[in-house]
Amino acid sequence: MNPELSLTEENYLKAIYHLSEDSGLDVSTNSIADEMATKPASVSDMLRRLSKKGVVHYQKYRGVSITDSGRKIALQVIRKHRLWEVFLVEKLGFNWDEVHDVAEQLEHIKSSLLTQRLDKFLGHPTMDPHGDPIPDENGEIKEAPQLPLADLQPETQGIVVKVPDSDPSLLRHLDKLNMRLGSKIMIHDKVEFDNSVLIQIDEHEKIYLSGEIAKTIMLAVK
Amino acid sequence: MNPELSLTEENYLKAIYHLSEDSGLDVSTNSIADEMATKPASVSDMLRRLSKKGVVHYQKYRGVSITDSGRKIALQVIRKHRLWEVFLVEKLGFNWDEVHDVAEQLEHIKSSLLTQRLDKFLGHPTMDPHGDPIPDENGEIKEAPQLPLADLQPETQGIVVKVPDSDPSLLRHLDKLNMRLGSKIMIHDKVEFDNSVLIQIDEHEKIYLSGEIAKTIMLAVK
DNA sequence: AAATATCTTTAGATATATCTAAAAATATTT
DNA sequence: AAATATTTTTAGATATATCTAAAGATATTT
Repeated sequence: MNPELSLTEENYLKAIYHLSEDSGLDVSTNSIADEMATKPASVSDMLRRLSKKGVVHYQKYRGVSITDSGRKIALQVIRKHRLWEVFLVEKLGFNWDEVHDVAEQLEHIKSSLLTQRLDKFLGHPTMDPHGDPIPDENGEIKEAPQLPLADLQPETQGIVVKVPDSDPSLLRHLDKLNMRLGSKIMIHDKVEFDNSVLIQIDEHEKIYLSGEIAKTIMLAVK
Repeated sequence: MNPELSLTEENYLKAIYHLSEDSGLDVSTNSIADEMATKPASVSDMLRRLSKKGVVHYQKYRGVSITDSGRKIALQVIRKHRLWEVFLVEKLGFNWDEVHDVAEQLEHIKSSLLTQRLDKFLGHPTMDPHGDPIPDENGEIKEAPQLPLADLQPETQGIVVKVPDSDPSLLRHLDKLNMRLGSKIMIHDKVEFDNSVLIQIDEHEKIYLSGEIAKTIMLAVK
């Protein structure tokens, strides 16, 4: 069976998971200390403990990697975090940038029944309000396909996961339209003549967006 | 402003609140130790701390009472506990005997926005699934007049508004008898010998209920 | 009011989770 | 490969939250 982890241990494990996902390499003590806003000495202590519990593979001075058992636990925590984010945004009307701190607390609630029921209540979502995938009960992640807004068919929807970061004037324009990372976009119509699209951004008014811009906006779909 | 309390401190404060509500007197170290399933020595330590934070009034060897500031905090925790219970039962389809442990965790989530939004989402409920009143944002409680089933006279009737929320085996038993919040109870007879009562629950068969259980069931009487 | 019983506190331990400062190991530069 | 820099660990402190055992205070009984 998986070991019981304290809240702190869960947070360390999550940090190690994210860092090794990003780099693909063993994770250093210092990088964990940065991520956790703590000191390397504290990290060393914790790594010995996590290693004893079998959730990480740790060699002194050589860095740390996550074990299968550890990955499973980390993914369960991430699953709960993202399910709660969906709940906060979809059901309680939070903005997507207000949910993180609350979800950081809710993700540690221990009740597999709760997670199961919450998942069902939310309609088994596969994506959180930032477009990140929600691992299933077994820790499987199905990465949502990302497409340019321009390629989506009418009556489908997606979440903005990438906008070109090179053009300040475009960013200002998008901001004025209330389109930002995490915005939920519903495509209502495509205009053949100029490839512009009729879209609704979150709960705002429908607007037309030029095909030129629509080509640069990446959406995570389903 | 109210002091920040740790999860443990919140739980002690809640226990002290409940104990002093029940007895009306100053609360003893031993009774808190029982309630918290810990040792009196630990309670003494905690009382000094809570006192220093101004949430209880404490005199060595003389027991403890809750201050206005402490009561406010306790009532906020109780408010959150009961709102979450409503959520679990009404929205996630939990049985009312499955919610206590999860609500014990959820009640400590710190976000006044969350509490506000949850309250609104649930339609501003005034009672939890066990019939206990939900304090409002200001800690006001509106209590309905209640009597133990055991105290009612034969040929009178009432509505179940409260059952103890701490004993899952009792809750399961009552559920099997079809007795739940809102059930209409008619008292047909009282047996002097053992204080058991002959009752009819809604439109079900008449049954005998032990005096022990009858003492714990609170009814709203016309 | 003395003896006894009960309740409460204090003192001293243990375990967690952190820190700083110093030591040790590893990596980089010259 | 020696010197230097960086990273990591260890050792020793501090604060919380608990415990047991012993001492002290209060309450009850005779």
